[in-house]
Amino acid sequence: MFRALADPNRRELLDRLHHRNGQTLAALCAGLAMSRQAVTKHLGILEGAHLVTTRREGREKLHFINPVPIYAIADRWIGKFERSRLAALADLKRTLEGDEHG
Amino acid sequence: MFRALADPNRRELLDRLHHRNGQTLAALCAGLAMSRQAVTKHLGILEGAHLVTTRREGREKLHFINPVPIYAIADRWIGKFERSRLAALADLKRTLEGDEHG
DNA sequence: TTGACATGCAACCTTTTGGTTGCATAATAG
DNA sequence: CTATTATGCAACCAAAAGGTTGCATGTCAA
Repeated sequence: MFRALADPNRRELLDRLHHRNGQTLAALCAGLAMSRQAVTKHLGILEGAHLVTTRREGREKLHFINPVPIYAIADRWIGKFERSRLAALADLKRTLEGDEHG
Repeated sequence: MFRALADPNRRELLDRLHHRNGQTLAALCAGLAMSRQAVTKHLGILEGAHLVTTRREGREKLHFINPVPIYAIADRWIGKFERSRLAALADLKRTLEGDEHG
């Protein structure tokens, strides 16, 4: 999954999906300095990493972001290196932000 | 930084540094199916991504892990996609694990 | 100084990655 | 059916990543 996130173009695609979920391939291509096929490949890699899921809608293919793997990885890596320190930070942060997790 | 974490060997090196911090290059090489120079390159990339810092100690170079960028990135990406949902999850998880964050 | 140890630098090679072009297939519009 | 739109597949290409070998530099021990 780190490999999938390693490319700026793929992160851009995730950004776009985050901005508006369920976009078609053509929509995701718009404005990118890249061919449609290149975008297809990137989306394929993101899908392979379970960061994006798709649904066929007639002749269109809709793409949806899936944040779960990001959480899983972050949990593992943060947990590994920073569990307690970070928990305290996150705790503090939520407190400062109004304790909206209840 | 995602690029730096994208390689399994580099993650292995971080694992080793997490297990025992401040190791020399030679120590980090031990048992890896890789030449010393390959490890040097990987450590250089990790250092470039600020995931590892070094200190010269005579003829040895000690390597130290730096978890801050991992936290920064995780914060940005998790915050971006899952801030509130994740806070709830993490909270639940800590609760289930015995609420050891206090 | 000499020898051994620890690391640094540079050239070179192979595989993977990211990208392109061209053609094929599938579905909607007329 | 035909034309158009939306996507899929495959071959091909250039650049980058990962790795190796060989040699250079710097440090400690005797």
